[in-house]
Amino acid sequence: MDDRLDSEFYSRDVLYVAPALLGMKLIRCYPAGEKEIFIISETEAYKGTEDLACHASKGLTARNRIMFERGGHLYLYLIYGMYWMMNVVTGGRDVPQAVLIRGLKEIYGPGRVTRRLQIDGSFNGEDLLTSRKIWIEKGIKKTQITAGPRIGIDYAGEFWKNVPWRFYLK
DNA sequence: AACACGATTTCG
DNA sequence: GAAATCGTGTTT
Repeated sequence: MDDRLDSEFYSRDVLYVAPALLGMKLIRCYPAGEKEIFIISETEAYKGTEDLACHASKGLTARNRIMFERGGHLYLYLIYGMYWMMNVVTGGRDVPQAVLIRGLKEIYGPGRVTRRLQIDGSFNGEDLLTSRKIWIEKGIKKTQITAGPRIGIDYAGEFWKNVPWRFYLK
């Protein structure tokens, strides 16, 4: 097999997993078999039904149902009619949390990440524990981690808009 | 059935 | 600064 991260890791709280993913290796294996390795450099945490910026704040819907699965699944959704956002679900079943992969080394922006890695809605529900197309492995030595407010969520209100749940490497 | 809008990116 | 572009959630 490979050295992919296990179920125990993804089952932890999103506020542990989001910063922990920084520096880790995202492995993408394309249909023809070629493999690419990227270093995760920017993430954001979306936590549960209280977090007004989280899609789960209004409960279970057709779109966000994967967020209610156990940690380790991918949650993909389309934004602005043209960009796919890739999220790693965390926590246990019926604990709706996810980490948005905002950036990789040399790839800045969540929409650019999915476009570059050829990831779309067909990856919604993909299981990082068993997938042959994509998974994550322990990565490089941790460098300095910075935290700040999340991007593009002005609609969530003063408190949730300012919570420092965006994490990135220098 | 109709409408409003978004966890963004790109162009002028 | 503003357009592009469409699935989803909400309202009618």
